[in-house]
Amino acid sequence: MNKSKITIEGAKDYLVKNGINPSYQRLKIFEHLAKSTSHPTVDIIYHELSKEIPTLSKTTIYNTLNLFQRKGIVIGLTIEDNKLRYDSNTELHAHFKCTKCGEVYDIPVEFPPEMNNKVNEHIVDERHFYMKGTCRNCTKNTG
Amino acid sequence: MNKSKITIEGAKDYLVKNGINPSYQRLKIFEHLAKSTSHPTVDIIYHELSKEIPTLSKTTIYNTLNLFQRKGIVIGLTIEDNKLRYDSNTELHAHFKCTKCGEVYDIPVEFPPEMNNKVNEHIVDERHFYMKGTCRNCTKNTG
DNA sequence: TTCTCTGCAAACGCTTTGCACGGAT
DNA sequence: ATCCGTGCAAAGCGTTTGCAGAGAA
Repeated sequence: MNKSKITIEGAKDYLVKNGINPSYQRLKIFEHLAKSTSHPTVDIIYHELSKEIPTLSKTTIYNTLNLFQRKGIVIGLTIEDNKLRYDSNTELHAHFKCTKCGEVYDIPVEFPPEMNNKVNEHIVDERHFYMKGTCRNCTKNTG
Repeated sequence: MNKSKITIEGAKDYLVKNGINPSYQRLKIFEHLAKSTSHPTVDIIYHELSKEIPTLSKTTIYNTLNLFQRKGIVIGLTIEDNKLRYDSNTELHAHFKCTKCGEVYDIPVEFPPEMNNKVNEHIVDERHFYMKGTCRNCTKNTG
């Protein structure tokens, strides 16, 4: 699945197709994730969507994102040790987190094909690759 | 620095060389990390070292590992979202975590040299690459 | 009615902080 | 006397769980 192919209009069908009852909250949460480029945390989603849905609770966001993960339509990113970020792009790619501004960027990478399924005799199910540093915007702004 | 070059005898000198006062607890914690192959969590270190040092507290382990990280002699691994693991091998390498037995293996990898310093105009300070799946031992044992 | 979704409140687990005691210089 | 390391207890914070009320079928 490619994030750019998920339109807001198609979000509802997309949830249904993946066996998810498209409630109002679930739809909003998925839409927010699909159009976000910054791989938001639960807290960010909560503060953002609370504007539209004042009754929204974090519990619902946690429930929903765990459901989405089980259904395979989002992946959880473990970049910080203490909080989870979420990405609706489930294709294999890397992430770059700017330690100055906190933004998380997608980075296209080609993984060596010989480690696609096995590495050192271990069977590989998931691959996670992320980098930290100073992003191009922050480099510009500080000279 | 290469983990295999750190002998237990040399640990004290190694701490001093890196500007760390080699107290008994710090020495024991570093030694444990240096000879461990499983990238232990604070909890694992605590239970292991408590046998030798019954008065040891987790606070001391947290304090010590944070100090070690600041001094650059260990790195924190964010593989699970909820707990930190520690590695005294500060050379660039990948990790494989077995979701069956929980063991974490070192994996030598060559990163594409073109992403050593910059990627998509972003300045890269840290690179983290880890995989999850079933390790060779668990594959054998379950057939 | 029955089943599912939502959301408050409490619990949980890892990590950090506050602080006092003890040892070394 | 001063400084630093240690460790108990409490706080902090992200996440999960228990549960009751609301809503859909």
